[in-house]
Amino acid sequence: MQSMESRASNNTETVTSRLRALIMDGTLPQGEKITETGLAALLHVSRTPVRLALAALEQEDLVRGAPNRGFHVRRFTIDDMRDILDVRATLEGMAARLAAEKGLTGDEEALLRSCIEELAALIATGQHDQAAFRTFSSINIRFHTHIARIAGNAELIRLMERNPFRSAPLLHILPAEEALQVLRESQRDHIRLLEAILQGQGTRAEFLMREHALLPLSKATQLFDHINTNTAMRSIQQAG
Amino acid sequence: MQSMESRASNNTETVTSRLRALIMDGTLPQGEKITETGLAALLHVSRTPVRLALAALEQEDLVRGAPNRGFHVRRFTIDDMRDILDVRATLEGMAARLAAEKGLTGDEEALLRSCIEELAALIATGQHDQAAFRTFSSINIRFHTHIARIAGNAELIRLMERNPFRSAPLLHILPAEEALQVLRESQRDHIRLLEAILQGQGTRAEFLMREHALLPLSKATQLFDHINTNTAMRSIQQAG
DNA sequence: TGGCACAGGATTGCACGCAATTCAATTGTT
DNA sequence: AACAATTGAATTGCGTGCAATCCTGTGCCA
Repeated sequence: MQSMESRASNNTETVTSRLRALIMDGTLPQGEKITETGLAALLHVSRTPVRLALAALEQEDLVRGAPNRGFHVRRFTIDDMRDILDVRATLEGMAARLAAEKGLTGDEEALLRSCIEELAALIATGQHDQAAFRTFSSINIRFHTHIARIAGNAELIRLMERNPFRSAPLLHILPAEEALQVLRESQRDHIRLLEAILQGQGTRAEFLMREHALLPLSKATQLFDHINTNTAMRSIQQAG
Repeated sequence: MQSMESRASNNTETVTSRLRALIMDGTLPQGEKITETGLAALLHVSRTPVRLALAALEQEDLVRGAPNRGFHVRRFTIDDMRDILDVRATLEGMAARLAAEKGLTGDEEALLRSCIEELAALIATGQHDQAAFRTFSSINIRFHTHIARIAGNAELIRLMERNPFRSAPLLHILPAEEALQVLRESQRDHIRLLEAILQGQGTRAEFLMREHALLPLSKATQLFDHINTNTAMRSIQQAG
């Protein structure tokens, strides 16, 4: 999962990464108009790599462009976020099903178990600060990406890597007690998931995973029904 | 569904379309090395739009490029095709589920019914030539894209439009009698699907659609277990 | 005063040139 | 004869200039 960002031998890739980062961390706010010249000046490169980067990010649907009228940062509405998470949940479910149908090797099982143990240890400490949530997020991502690997469907992995929201626990905007609750629920989901996968229960694994992936969404809408999109976006993406 | 290919005010988009077509219809065979200069000469444009088009098609995973070493047409193995169709089946299933959960308006129901009626009429004629299969394909695409529209998930539609295989009935390489059989099975699937959607049976619709989408794959593997990839690819994509 | 036409500025789209990297063939060495 | 090094051709990556397109603001006219 260290792909896509890591190697950057040529300039276009670095520009793409930097631009993606600028959008993701909110430096370039939603709806912001992007001019090739402006970005080129900002990043100290010529327009050529900027243009290529914009073309790439347009395919990822992070920026949108009209012919002869340039690009602007995509505006994520609440509906957009729900749609994206919905698709993600379905794909994650598919991964879980495939993993269950394929069966685990000893190594693969051990890796998943270690994620669960690490998370248990984290919960046991009772911490609920930023650092704890970041640790949780990284463990969580490891768990999920490993299941996707096990599923072994290259196209599936490709689509999941392109999905803007990786792990979206929304922990930052939740009250501390609620956040801890999310951790515990996630842990229970993970344990059940592993159980289902180990027993080869494909459909059960699929639906457990779907529900699990939708957890942040249900938590969020449950708490803030007419939440500010920008706040939600930022919280979600800082977690990734 | 006339998007993506139709409007081409600027040159880059036309080059992208033409290049995609060249790959899809096999003019550029799998694994073929692509040089910017060569393509530019072939299409009578400069390297700039070619470079942008290649970047776009790389995101679609139709061409693959190594840094400083240019691009080559992606090689589709049998496994690749199975993976892609598997993902497609899952996404189509999701669309059917959402459609069922959302419910149909009168117009939407009428449109789906008209597809079913047209297909019934086609089957009634008993024809099994190329023209008949093309008609079937177009009806089929209309049916499926309309369900995706009804589902109303923008991200889902986006991913489905990017999937290389739209409708893949493999009718060209099937014996006539087998092909007609596929038409009849498809028709039965469509009828059941509409029924499930009308009755709001989301899960049933989802799994019916999955099975339906995998039909060409099962037919193909059932007949040719170690089929030549190129032949299969061409057959699948000519149908789209 | 409101609307339309026009002009100026700005921005995109494309073509081309040059430097850097890569690949291949030839040459030299063991 | 086999292998390594080197040189040269080919190709990519990037910068920049120019024409076409689009937006904005101003002035004219009804």
